[in-house]
Amino acid sequence: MIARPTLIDVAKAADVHASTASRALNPETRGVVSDTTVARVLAAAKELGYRPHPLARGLRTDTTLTVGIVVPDLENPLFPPLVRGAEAALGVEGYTLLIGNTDNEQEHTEAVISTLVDRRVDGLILATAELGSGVAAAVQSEGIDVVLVNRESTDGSVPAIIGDDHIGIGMAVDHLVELGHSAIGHVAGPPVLSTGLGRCKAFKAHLARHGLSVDGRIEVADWFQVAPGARATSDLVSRNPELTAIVAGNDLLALGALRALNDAGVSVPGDMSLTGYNDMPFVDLVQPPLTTVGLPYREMGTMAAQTLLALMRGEGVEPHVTRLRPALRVRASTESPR
Amino acid sequence: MIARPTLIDVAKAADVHASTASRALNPETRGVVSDTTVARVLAAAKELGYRPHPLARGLRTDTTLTVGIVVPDLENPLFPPLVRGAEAALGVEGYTLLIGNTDNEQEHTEAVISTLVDRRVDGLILATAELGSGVAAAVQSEGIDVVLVNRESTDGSVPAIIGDDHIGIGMAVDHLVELGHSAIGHVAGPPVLSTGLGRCKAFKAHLARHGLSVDGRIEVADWFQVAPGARATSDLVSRNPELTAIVAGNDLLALGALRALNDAGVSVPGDMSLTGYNDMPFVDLVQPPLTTVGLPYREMGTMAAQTLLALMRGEGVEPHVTRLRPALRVRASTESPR
DNA sequence: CGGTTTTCTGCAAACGATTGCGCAAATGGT
DNA sequence: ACCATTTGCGCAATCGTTTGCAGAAAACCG
Repeated sequence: MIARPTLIDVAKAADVHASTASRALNPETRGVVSDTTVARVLAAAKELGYRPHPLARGLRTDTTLTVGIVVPDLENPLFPPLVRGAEAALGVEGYTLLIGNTDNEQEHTEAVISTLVDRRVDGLILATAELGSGVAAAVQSEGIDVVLVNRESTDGSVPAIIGDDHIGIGMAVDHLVELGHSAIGHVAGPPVLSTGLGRCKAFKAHLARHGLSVDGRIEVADWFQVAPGARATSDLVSRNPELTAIVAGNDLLALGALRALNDAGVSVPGDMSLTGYNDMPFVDLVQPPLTTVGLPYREMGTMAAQTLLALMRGEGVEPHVTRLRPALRVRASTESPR
Repeated sequence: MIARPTLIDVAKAADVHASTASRALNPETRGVVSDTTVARVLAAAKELGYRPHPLARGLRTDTTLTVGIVVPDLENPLFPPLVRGAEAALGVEGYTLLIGNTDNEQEHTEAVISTLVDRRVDGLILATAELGSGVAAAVQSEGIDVVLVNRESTDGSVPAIIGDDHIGIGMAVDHLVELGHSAIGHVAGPPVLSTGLGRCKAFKAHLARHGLSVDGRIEVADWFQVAPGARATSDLVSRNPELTAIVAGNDLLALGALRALNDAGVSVPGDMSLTGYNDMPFVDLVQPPLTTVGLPYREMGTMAAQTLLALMRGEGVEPHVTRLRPALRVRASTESPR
């Protein structure tokens, strides 16, 4: 455990003052130092294996070269790609990611965010679903830039990167209509989440566009999970035996639907077509492989990171809300009605 | 963006010197300050909303209260629970996690580790599969404690938390034998990974224990992925048509096997029983739900964190290698042979 | 060649905390 | 009442950088 060389060691080795060494090492200020001393300092630094101490630098410059990312649940397969995308984009600029899980709890969310703020992250990426709207503003008032991902702020004051659910649901609906379906139901996610509510609204709008009825054909699941999806599906089909297709609010709900339909002896896609949403990993491996709508989560992460980088550089960001285009993934859980 | 209060602000408000305020705020040194001043300082700190500056403190004390965790691929569903477990355990002690992805590349791994070391993490959790063995030693020589997880060091010099694959594979084999199988094959993971090799060895040992033959009944997949698993399974069954059961080296390989068997018109579990390994999320949702062996990944994460905390506190850690007991999850992909 | 500008480098003060040391006051013992 | 001890607190140095300021040396200009 030998001590690391400090800037002063480098300066001594190059026979200059620490301040000169600092300037020579920093590309920004290198211009004011003569070429020969720059070379000497660089050589000395290399020779000694000098690495600047991030804490000392941060203390002086009030930057940490870290950004925090807050996700509701890292075990939800949506978020790892998002985190990785962000990590990759930030890494090339020298930033490192601090992660925080909120377990979908409001209280925990605020605790996590304040830890990150206390650690003086330079920026914050929030992927949490529910949030007192004041939190983002509070963070910004500390001088920390914020970007939302997979969620938009109610007043649009915070830049956000989100998937375009209206288009995405439209893709699923159009696909089913093209196959010839007209009695289409919807297993909706919880309306307290913007994704749950937004997709449900989109479903209604698109059915209306096709002149199809939604009366009583929407059943809300309490949570984006398999079991609530199964429960909601049972209710939905027992109430609407005429249905030939179901659009689920996300893949987990679709998997629940699949289970419920199997249990009820309804074959998919023979008796009932089914679409999911998100294109979660491995939904291509269930039987039948699920037709779903894929969102570019990794790209959302990189875009959030890039937006944040722009903000931190002090550049203005336009437009505030970026909607990424989803893609329909047609697999085997949908076919024309009998 | 109002400036945060510093220790000096608190000291002034409490009408004491900064050093006194520091001692009053730190539970360790609080004893040397009189009770009345402690109360005054605490009140002032609360009043002003004082939060210590982590960089300033870190610079002085040479600690960052951060721990790095290096994983090969956060999108692999094994790792998020591990990360979360570690995060939860570290969080209660005030530590924050820095994450690093290596993309399974040796070069990238070293780069990631050195960024974390440069950032002066207090400890490091390594979940990377392949690693020049010198790396851990190099990190330790910088005064940074290291714990391995899901991997053990060749010389056992670094504490490690791993699943007990010998027992786990034994559980799968015993289960199949109890069902009446005797012609059992193995789709093995890549032998360059300790998990691939170890499980294959365990498979041989357990078959031998039951007096069963393994001749030609092992096929190696190039990588722990679905496609290689399918390829290896095709080869395996075409070479050994007598097989009635297959033990796959992990769940992804099992899913590949499932696909290959489906394509070949072999029904699971009717014609062929199949076990996976890891109990990945959602493998209970494929058709048929996969019988597999579950490892407590989240607990591995928390144990790694606790071990690391002990190391950082300067406590000795015994034993060096902790093997966690897996659990068999019997689902529908296994049944007695016809 | 004198004076002005430019170029380079060093000095020292930050950034915000922690901590060894020493001094005063308070306490205790006889 | 006097000395020894303890207690409580302030002083100042320190961690490793960055950066405004100033001064010396060099370059330039007419």
